[in-house]
Amino acid sequence: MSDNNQALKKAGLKITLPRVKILDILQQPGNQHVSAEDLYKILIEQGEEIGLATVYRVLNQFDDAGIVIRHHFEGGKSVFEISSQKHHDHLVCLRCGKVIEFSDDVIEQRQLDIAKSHGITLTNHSLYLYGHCDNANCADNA
Amino acid sequence: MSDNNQALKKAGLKITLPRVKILDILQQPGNQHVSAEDLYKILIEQGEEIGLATVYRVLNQFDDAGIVIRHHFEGGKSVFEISSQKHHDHLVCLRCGKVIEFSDDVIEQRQLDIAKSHGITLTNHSLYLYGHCDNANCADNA
DNA sequence: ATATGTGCAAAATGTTTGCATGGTA
DNA sequence: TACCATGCAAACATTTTGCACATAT
Repeated sequence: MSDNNQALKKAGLKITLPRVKILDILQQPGNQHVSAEDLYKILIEQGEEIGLATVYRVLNQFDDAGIVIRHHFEGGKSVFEISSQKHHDHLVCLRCGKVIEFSDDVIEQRQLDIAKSHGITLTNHSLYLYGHCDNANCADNA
Repeated sequence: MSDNNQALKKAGLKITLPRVKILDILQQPGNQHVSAEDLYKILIEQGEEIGLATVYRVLNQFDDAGIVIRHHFEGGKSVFEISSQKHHDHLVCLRCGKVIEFSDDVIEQRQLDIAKSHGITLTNHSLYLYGHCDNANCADNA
């Protein structure tokens, strides 16, 4: 909790209840890749008095500060994820919705080379692999 | 033009003016990666009487039929592209909006290996590299 | 002739902003 | 105290839908 406050301070953001709560929720294991709406519902369920607009504002500030990463998914809405220290990409099972994080140095290097060869300086990228699990119980946690 | 009609028929779509016109525009070299709004404006400029809703409907039908591919770039709106036979990924300049298509066998192979090693059979993927041009005139065609 | 497609306007998202109030440093 | 943050409602932007009319086969 103290490190959270630290992170907020470093970003020049005051320590307020909405921000602390949101940061807290985003760090819980089950809440990787949540939308603003998801977050809002969780907060309401927890009895917090918060507005959806505040959730959006806080998420945007966190994005600017590099505290979260915004992903653009199919379906039009953005999902957010705590930006861990190590970059990673995503492998998504289209049947059960499972999300696996991975990181591959070969791909990373190749991306840099490709961008460079086209005269572009890379700032970021998004890579999603879509498929389906081989397990029989795949669809269970859909 | 005849092949276009063919493509429409194969998708079970009647040969109508809006669909033919839209397909036509999407095939012109300068119109890779256009949004629905872009398309609508082009059609209006050409003197067509068409509604924005029709553009959206036709693009969705084309997407379902595999005639176009829908991309979710940063910025919230979808852009569409004629689905060519050869797969490729995208390099996007965030300053001037230029889109470069590329394809890399090393990355493709690596993706397959990664998916397999996680017990997932890959069906498709999306890879976007974002950055900015090194050219001085980069921002000109923003 | 019949089923499908179209244009328009209204509705349905997802997200941002203006403003008065409330909380933090 | 001064400034930043919040909640609410209204505004916005993009995309979808309902309906009466028009068009393709």
